[in-house]
Amino acid sequence: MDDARAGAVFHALSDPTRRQVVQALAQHGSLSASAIAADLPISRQAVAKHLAILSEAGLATSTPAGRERRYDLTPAPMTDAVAWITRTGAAWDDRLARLQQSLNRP
Amino acid sequence: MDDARAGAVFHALSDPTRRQVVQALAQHGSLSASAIAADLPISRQAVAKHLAILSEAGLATSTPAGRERRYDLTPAPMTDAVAWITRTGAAWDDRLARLQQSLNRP
DNA sequence: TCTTCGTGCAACTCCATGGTTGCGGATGCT
DNA sequence: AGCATCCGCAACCATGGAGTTGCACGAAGA
Repeated sequence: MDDARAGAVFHALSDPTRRQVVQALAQHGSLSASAIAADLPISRQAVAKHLAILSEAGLATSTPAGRERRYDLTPAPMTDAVAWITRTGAAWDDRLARLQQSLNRP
Repeated sequence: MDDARAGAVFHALSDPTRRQVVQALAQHGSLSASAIAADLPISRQAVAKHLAILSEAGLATSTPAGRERRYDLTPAPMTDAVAWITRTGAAWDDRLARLQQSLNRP
């Protein structure tokens, strides 16, 4: 039942702002919430909420560095989302195969 | 910028009920909204709304069949979501490669 | 030490959305 | 024809979530 983890990833990536945060982390890495917010038209607290959601989905980890807190991307859980998609696609292909099989048998 | 299409897929798959609808379509295929709602604890109109969102993301197509309307899964746009994930992962790996390169150069 | 900067927490607003019920209109069955 | 379904549309409600502001606390530098 890793539908929950895949769902968390889907939910985390469903917001466009959150996707921008993920991409910022993917390109630069080890950014603070304020640093990310500097490149976005929203406040630091909004970014912090997004980072909390990303952390809850396992897509980001935070480490305190002095008086600021750095966030890093951990894209491993994205595998669960891809697995969900491929699994569903496989089920669909199976259904298609069964349909084709029943068509070949008049 | 197919971030929009990937975003639509992420949004479509972010809801657990919608994922159940997708899985029902993946397994049986060509189901009506009422048939899907029969296996879920929600009303037919709620399922219809979910199907509308799935259609908007390109994940489902509907064809009128007599007095009912059949829905089929079209998992092609899921490729965009997977592409977004792999692209982001690739950027993250690049960042890691750069970090490692800068570490090897004291 | 005092100031400054960055963070975390809490309260608040506002809109999107998942869900409902209640219709009227097509379509198929007897 | 008449009835039973199945659908689509609209109105409505409640909750969640994205975003803001305000404030208090801890760490760095003057």
